[in-house]
Amino acid sequence: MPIDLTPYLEREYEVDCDGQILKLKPVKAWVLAPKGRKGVIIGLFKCPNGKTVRKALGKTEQPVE
DNA sequence: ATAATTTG
DNA sequence: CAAATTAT
Repeated sequence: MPIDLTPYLEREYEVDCDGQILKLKPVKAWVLAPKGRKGVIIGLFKCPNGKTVRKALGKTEQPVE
């Protein structure tokens, strides 16, 4: 069973949009981890200025396939 | 270097 | 097709 990403999608994060820190919810989130190693949860944010920003939302505890 | 994913 | 994202 993969990691549940919905809690990450519902929470807001401070992202740097054009030098301004805005609290946004990620459009999408996924696990970024090499095989057999720990990794991070990446969130994809869309700023009002049209820029796209990726930020780490958290880290994966242990390798889960 | 490696992983997934989207945008420029 | 390359950049960017972060921790191992």
